[in-house]
Amino acid sequence: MTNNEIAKIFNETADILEIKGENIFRVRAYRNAARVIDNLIEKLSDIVAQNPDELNSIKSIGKALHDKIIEFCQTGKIKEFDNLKNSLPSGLLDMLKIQSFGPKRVRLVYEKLGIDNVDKLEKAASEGKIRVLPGMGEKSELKILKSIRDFRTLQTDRKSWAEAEQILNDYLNYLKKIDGIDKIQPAGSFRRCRETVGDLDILITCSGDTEKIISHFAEYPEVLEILAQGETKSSVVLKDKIQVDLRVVKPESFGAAMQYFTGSKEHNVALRSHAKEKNMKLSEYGVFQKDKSIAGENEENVYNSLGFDWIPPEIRENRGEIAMAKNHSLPKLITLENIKGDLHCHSTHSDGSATIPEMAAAAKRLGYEYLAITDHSKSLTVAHGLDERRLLEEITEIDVFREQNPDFFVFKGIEVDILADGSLDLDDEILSKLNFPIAAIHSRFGMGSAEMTERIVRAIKNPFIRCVAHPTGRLIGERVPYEIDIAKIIAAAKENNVALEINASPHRLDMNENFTFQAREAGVPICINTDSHSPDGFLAMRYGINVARRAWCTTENIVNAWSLEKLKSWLKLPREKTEVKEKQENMEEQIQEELF
DNA sequence: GCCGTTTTCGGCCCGACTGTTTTCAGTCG
Ligand SMILES: Nc1nc2c(ncn2[C@H]2C[C@H](O)[C@@H](COP(=O)(O)OP(=O)(O)OP(=O)(O)O)O2)c(=O)[nH]1
Ligand SMILES: [Mg+2]
Ligand SMILES: [Mg+2]
Ligand SMILES: [Zn+2]
Repeated sequence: MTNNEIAKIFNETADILEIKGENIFRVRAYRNAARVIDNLIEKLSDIVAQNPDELNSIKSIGKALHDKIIEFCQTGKIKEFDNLKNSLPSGLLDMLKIQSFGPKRVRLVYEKLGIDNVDKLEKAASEGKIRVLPGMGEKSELKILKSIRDFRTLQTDRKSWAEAEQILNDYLNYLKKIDGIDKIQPAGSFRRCRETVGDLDILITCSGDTEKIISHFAEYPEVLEILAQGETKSSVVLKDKIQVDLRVVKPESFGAAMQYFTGSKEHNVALRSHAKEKNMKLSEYGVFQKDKSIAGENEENVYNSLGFDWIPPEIRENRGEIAMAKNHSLPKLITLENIKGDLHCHSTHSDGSATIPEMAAAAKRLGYEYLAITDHSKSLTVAHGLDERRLLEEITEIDVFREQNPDFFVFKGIEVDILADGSLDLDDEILSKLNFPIAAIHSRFGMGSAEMTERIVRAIKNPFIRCVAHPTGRLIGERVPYEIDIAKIIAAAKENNVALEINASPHRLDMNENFTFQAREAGVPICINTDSHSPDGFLAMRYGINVARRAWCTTENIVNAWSLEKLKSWLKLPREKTEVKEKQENMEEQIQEELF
């Protein structure tokens, strides 16, 4: 039983209670708890089994939900939830997904007309049977029919941040063509750099006529449908099947509007509550103290006027950042400019398209000081993985390169395959001749969690491995992460002083933000690597930076933000080993000598 | 249902758009 199962139950409970007309704050409590549980990395079932008291320290979980979690972990179900679910037709929950059709209307048509699924609602609306209900009319029926068509044709997954960026930039370029715009900025989950975005949110400031700007927004040729169009905001759906929300405010409200429109919603609610406690009011128009505006134009001033440091958008998730902003203890988040090298890339020796000198030159152009060449190992035949002989050739080539390029350091690496039993594709003798071997799984993804975890932990314990690449193996939209015990992987990495990778390739982003958050909290060193197979691949670094920032990482946490000197001394640290300790001791002298 | 250096009870963010209404409820951001 996973956390996500419990979160889903709480979300569904909230939906059912809301349809039943329950107190909205009780409904919200379920949704808050669901969200907190979804963000939790430790498994609730483990907590319940090992240390149930720990449940009490989880925010938004009180006595009632605490008991429900225990019940679910012990019996596999929650009686009250089952009863609730049986008390309503399940089709009502589908109806909630229809735009502009919420819990009140679901209840209305169910009670008055016996409508309990989307098909029946569509039929009733097309037969003019909805207009007789209080608050409903002819236009409502048309809107329902349109929304149901959208529900059937436009339902899509959230888009990746990288894909959304393309769509956004095209739209921004179009919008900028009109006169009268003061500032134009992306907001919402895109500005917070979430891995995926549900829609795009754009803020515009203008001192004059907002109507012209909003019409221009709605007349974009890529617009499929206009959902709403008023004097300060509009929403459209694009042919790409993504919604775009526009908000327009006066320049003096730019900062407050950015704060509002960037969110997250939970962050906003918490921040506004703090304002209220101080007898102030925060809205998208500004910070107000007895109806007088005391901040608004500048976002930093908005935070400062409420007694908080400015908070980077990436961490505005109400995960404790507001308290830290109050006592000036926010982390100084890693930036792209802090990155000094890339510790996972490929050359023509395996499946890369560029030579080692070409890759190094590209890294140098980015201002990097070092690079690790980590080609594939022999068992990955499709990628022309290196056997011992070819790896020795590569090592020799790097030696020559080093002599010719004293101002740039190339680490001798390998992305060695972790075989099914956790042993490595190359033996220790050849690994000892390298200075940045990383390990990764490229085969047998289907094994169970316990076995897979043991497999990776065994690789971590190898004394020559410095990093585990793409630790969960997911390919976004293609392959789900393999089952592993994340807590155990983190503990092993910490104990053995092995780094875990944020693979920055937009198809991977692995570790993801929650895994990274937990790894950072445990003090595990983290690499942000692009896994480049060509010089252009290095440009993906910024996607990995997004993940790291959202996980609260600073330069201290990120191995490839360290200076070459610091990185080298970290690599020389003695490592506690169990399985292979004796072997390591024998080879210790050799390692120290040959490391660089 | 959760939560507490002003509280263990009484709050819980604030505002825009739509369609219906004659002053506002519902939905959404
Ligand atoms: N104060 C307040 N702000 C909200 C509320 N709902 C949304 N917002 C703000 C914060 C959001 O980040 C922003 C944009 O709303 P969205 O629904 O697009 O959410 P967001 O972009 O965060 O996530 P998404 O990826 O689109 O699902 O509007 C709310 O109920 N109250
Ligand atoms: Mg959004
Ligand atoms: Mg939005
Ligand atoms: Zn690779």
